[in-house]
Amino acid sequence: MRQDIKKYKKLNIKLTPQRLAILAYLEGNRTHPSVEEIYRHVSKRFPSMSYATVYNVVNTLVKHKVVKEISIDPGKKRFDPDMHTHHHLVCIRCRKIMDIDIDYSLHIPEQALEGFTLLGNNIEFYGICSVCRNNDTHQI
Amino acid sequence: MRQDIKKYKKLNIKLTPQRLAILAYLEGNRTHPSVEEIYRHVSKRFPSMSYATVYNVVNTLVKHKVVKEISIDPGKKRFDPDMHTHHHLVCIRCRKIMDIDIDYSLHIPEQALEGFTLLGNNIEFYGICSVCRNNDTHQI
DNA sequence: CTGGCTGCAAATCTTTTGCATCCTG
DNA sequence: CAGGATGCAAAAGATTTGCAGCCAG
Repeated sequence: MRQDIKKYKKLNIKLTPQRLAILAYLEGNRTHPSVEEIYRHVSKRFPSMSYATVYNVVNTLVKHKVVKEISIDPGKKRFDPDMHTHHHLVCIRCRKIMDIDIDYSLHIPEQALEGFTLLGNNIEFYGICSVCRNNDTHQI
Repeated sequence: MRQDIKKYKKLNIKLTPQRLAILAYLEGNRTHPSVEEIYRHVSKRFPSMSYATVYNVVNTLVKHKVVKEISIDPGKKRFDPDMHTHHHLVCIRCRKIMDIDIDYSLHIPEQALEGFTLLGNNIEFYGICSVCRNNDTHQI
């Protein structure tokens, strides 16, 4: 834990055991977990953890730019600890989300921007993963 | 109304007054309204309209591919009657959504797809719109 | 020791569901 | 006139809030 503490010291937020547990779960996590998934995992080793704390912590982490909030799953937020530029490939059947680590530099013509200052882009690729395609052979 | 009825006949769904009112509101609408916005607008001329009906109708329209559900606003679905390929430019301050009518053909290398069948992509550009940038001159 | 954080419960918001009634086709 | 659609209320799911007590700095 000492290492985590050192790593997150620069955030200038109190490093409570709950926060460290959530940070440890998110560290390197590529599953794009929802609040429910974070709660389910972390509360195993931390039974007193409450949903409100998970919400508080992830909102704090989003504010401090330690994790990104992603709006891929309709009606539910997911979180991604990978802050470097990347995109997502989503299976329209099982909603599994994979990372695509390619940097596409997409241009928008000045006149289409209508005064907008463009800061970046998120690309959501969608398709059908191999597992779902194989379960599908009966109806294409 | 006769014209709308003719136009939507091919959907083979019952064209109730509620459905026609919602379809009329969505027709050509570029504001990417949420259910609440649809309800607020349509219930003015249709006071008996209930939220459940708006949900029923938009879900039916999504199933029949008359409108697209978009997950840009975290925790809330928005709907877009423009079914042709296009992308969105979102203001991170006021959440206004503009359409970008450009077709980007983005390639993913075979080995990154891991067996995925790629069907398409949605690009969310983000930035700051001119209105919000001007309100901002005091801080940056 | 103090302000920020946790945990609990209640409140709020979004969406879905059950069911009696209605009305389009 | 039958089956699907509406309207209402209740339920379910996601998130926020208020507040007393706790604990990291």
